[in-house]
Amino acid sequence: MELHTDLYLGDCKEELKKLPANSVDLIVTSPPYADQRKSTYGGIHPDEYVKWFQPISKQLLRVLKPTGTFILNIKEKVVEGERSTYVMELILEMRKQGWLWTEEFIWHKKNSYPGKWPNRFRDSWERLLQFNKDKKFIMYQENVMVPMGDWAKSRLKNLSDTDKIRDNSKVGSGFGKNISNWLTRDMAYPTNVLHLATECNNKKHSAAFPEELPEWFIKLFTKEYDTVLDPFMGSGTTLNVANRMKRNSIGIDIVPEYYDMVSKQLKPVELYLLEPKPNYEKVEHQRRYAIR
Amino acid sequence: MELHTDLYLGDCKEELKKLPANSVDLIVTSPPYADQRKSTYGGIHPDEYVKWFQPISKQLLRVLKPTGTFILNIKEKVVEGERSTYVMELILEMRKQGWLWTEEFIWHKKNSYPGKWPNRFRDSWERLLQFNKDKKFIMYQENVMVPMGDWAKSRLKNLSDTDKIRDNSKVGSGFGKNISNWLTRDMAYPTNVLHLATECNNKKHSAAFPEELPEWFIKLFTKEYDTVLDPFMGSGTTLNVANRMKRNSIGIDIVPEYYDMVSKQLKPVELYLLEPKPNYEKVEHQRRYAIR
DNA sequence: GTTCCGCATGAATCGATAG
DNA sequence: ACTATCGATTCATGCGGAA
Repeated sequence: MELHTDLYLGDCKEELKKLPANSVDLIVTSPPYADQRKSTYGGIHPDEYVKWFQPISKQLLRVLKPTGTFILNIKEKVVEGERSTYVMELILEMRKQGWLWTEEFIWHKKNSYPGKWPNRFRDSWERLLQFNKDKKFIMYQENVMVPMGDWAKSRLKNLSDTDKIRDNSKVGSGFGKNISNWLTRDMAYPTNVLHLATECNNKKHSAAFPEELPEWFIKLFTKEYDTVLDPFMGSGTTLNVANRMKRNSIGIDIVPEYYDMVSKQLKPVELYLLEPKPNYEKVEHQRRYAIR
Repeated sequence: MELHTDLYLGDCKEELKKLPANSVDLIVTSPPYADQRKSTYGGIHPDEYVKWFQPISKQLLRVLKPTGTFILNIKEKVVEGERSTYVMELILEMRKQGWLWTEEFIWHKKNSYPGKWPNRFRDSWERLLQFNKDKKFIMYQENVMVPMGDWAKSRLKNLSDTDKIRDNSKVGSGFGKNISNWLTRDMAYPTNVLHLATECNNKKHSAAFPEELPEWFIKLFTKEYDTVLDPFMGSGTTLNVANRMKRNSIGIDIVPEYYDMVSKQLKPVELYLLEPKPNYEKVEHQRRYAIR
């Protein structure tokens, strides 16, 4: 099978109309956040944010499959000492459109922006809002299981003294069995909090979010050769990850520089995929390097 | 000085009217969450939640000092596959009342309840909504500083090699301050995510939140002999912590069993405080044990 | 080749200063 | 008065050069 990557240059409100209905398995995106400075290029004023996003979310609702999922990464800023309410108003508006607000994941940022203010701490989390068209959506939970590492450690630490002594007396037999039990059960289902660091090191493409983030949701909500859409692709983090994970992808951006950048990044991959494949491991290996 | 603890038995909507205006420095509470099962005792239906809470938040706005803070611990439940929207509607309604929604802290629960659902992961976070009457509220940030991460450790290690020598050569010239500056750098300001475990060790009362939680906010927003209010005191976690930290406290609950329980818990403390105090350390020591 | 250290860099926010 | 710009604050991260 062949992987498709379709890029569109333009306002996603319009470009999305070119896509067929019920054709996308997963939408992962991080739109520009509201900005009180009107002069900023592309900045949307908080008061106008819902009105601006409403026609876009309407198109997203149209193109998403009934079994698909929409993940929206967003966070309200502080305006005059108060948190803006446009995100809440957006959720209420999208429900009126027919979206189901099924879950709110939290992205707990390990390295948040520094700063000190008299009445506020550093903001180290963002919302990952999950929307669906239908209560019956597809979810591959077992694909995002995490090592039990920390959980098991704390459990072992919490064992009472008597338990530990008892275990020590069973050296060679019982304790060994216990250990093996822990080892076989080394994977656990995650929670709705993602504890990741931001990627702020690279020179050119300062990605809005780290690759782990779209990767996690792509694993959770799609299988190979499903279709992933990012209507605000920016530097193309979501698309790169989708390609690497063998998912078809669609990207839209209104900024020509981003469009060109992502086009160049993806070209080597696509060309390579059309060539005959010598063997699986080699392909996997080279693809990773081709994208990055 | 003497510590006061005032308990009220009754509906907080009415009991709060007995308190004078602008008299409370901090409100920390965890009201009953909305519950779709009408039969549950005390459960409020999601659709009626805002209407139910509105007169209470109006009274809280009245009793809070202009420099005070209101911390509301709440989380929407899942109803028919969707997250309820009553928390968002509550925030919007409280802003109409005159509250400022200044911040949303996240309580990231280290050990969330186990469980598995076909289309949902374990919910391991709750909202800690901060409301204020005025943009100028009191905050003692330095009281909640946390140890720095690994970066600081390596940094301090560097200092011991070169900068320490330099500082030592300047002893007596007033540059010794540098050393103390670096030593204070052991601690960093926290973020707006609180990563705490739930308390699962308690025998009788399943406290709504762990003691660390009210403790953190009491440290952050009050000084000794300030007044802390919990209009839904339940088993009295907030009041116990406030007492231990030498804050005056006010507790309200509609359930007689809770009222009695907290009365008994607090009695030994209050009696002791009325006795003559032999010396400071002893008082401190015995108070801690009297409460727990 | 490891390990260690220096450095730049973030979806930030406030208060002061300038137009 | 009201708005726009700017500097100060601050910490986790990973790269690249050095020991």
